[in-house]
Amino acid sequence: MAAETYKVKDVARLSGVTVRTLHHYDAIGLLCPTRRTSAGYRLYAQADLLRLQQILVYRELGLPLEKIKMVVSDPQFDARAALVEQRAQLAAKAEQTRDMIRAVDAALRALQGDEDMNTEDLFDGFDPKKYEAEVEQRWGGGAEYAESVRRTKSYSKDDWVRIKAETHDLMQRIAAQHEAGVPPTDPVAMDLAEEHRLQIDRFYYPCSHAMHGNLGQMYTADVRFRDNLDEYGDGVAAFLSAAIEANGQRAER
Amino acid sequence: MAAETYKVKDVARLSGVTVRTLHHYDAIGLLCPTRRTSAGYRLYAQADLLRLQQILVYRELGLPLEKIKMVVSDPQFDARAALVEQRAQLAAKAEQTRDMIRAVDAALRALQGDEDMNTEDLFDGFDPKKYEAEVEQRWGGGAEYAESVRRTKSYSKDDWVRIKAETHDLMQRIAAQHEAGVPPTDPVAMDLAEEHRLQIDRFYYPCSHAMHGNLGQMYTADVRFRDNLDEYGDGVAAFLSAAIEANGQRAER
DNA sequence: CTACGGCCTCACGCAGCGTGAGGGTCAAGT
DNA sequence: ACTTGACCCTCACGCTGCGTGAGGCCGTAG
Repeated sequence: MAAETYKVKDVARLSGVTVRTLHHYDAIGLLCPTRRTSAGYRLYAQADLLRLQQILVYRELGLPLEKIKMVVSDPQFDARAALVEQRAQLAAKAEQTRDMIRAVDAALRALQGDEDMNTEDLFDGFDPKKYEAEVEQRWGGGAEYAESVRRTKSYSKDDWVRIKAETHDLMQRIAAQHEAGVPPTDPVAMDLAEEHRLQIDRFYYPCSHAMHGNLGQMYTADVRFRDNLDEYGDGVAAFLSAAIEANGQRAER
Repeated sequence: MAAETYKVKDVARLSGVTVRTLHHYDAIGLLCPTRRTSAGYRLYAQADLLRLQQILVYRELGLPLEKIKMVVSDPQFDARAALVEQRAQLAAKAEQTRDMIRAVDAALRALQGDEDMNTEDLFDGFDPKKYEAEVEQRWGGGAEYAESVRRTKSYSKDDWVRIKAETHDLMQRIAAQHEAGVPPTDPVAMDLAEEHRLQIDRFYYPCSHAMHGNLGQMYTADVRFRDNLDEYGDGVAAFLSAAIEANGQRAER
């Protein structure tokens, strides 16, 4: 029963961690070898290996090293509580990741759902994530923003198809008025603008006239928005933008 | 239509990000305000806000800032490919997290599953994650280790119940021999040790005699292992350890 | 005696900001 | 004209868990 000792590389090979990791664990006081040679070489004993095993177990569970240190150093420490907490954190993380995956899927659907859109079309007016960003700007990322995110997140694939269809329908009616030469200040145009506002309000987030106005400005200011809307006809973006403004002014009186 | 500009705090309020974040985005060239006052104040234009929106959209999707920079800077950039890649990464991350949650659950079950175990019992001989750490040490964390992890991960709740029962049964038979005064070098004891080895081999990972010997050493060396086994009776840990060694030597001949 | 492999100690790097420290700027109030 | 305050600026370290050299000593085989 010799008191066997191991040098860093031995321990590394045996445990599967890197030498650097052992150095690190030593540096942060998580696993300090019981002895050192006169030359400063780390010498790990069996007990150290056992401690390392425990550490690795907890590391697999995703506990931060600081917590691991507490758990393995103090037998009195409530490991169960630590694990329960860890479980909760992991669950939260898992949910976050799921949400992000759904969001990416939505974005991808928006990208390639209709025919062959290309890069720029990510800023397609139908992609909800875009609107979320809008909402963020208008709302300052408060509680209302969270609500909006919740709302759009709850939409199913079918919901999106319906929303897309309704939006498309409205845009076509708007384009028709524009093509017919109706001025954006005409009540008919203003009504359509109002319908547009309410549509956003229903599908995406509470949309005041002020908010709607900002949106309208962007429709003409940014080439990506504009080009996208102008798919419905040249000048449709500007027409809608003007109608939105007129509608907003009408509402003020 | 004044060319409105915003100062950092305005943008922060509107977009929901912090001022620090805007500084950061400026520093890394992700979002540099179009203008600065003579005093060095950042002045953001509408176009900057739009760019910020896009950035935030992609950030929500979890893309690293560097990628976001490429996507929003270069309209030619393949956003779809970036998103597909991102989706894959997220999926991998999600799976990882799920695995960790399962592992934590397994550990918790081991902790409180049987009656009222306390802290130290995390090193209960039945918790698979413990053995994974063992395995890691023996195998140097190679391909075999990965296989073992895969194997234990595939066990269902029922599987664990069964495994636990079988293990418990064997331990009781071992304890019975010990109590009957049978020496660990007795063929009966050695046979039980061999059964013990094969059980590990079946349930957890390929367990050679050498590996088994190491395990046996730990059963007596570490108080947590020992106490756990000694639940079956005083000296059971030492008995099993000795039997394992004897069995190993018998196998060598 | 000289390689050559193994060990050591710094110390920067990464991702995305949080959080002060220390110090100008600007519009309002006295 | 001067002083608040509210904002703005630029460093620059901190956090997580090591990876990855750089530069240099130790130990053993040839």
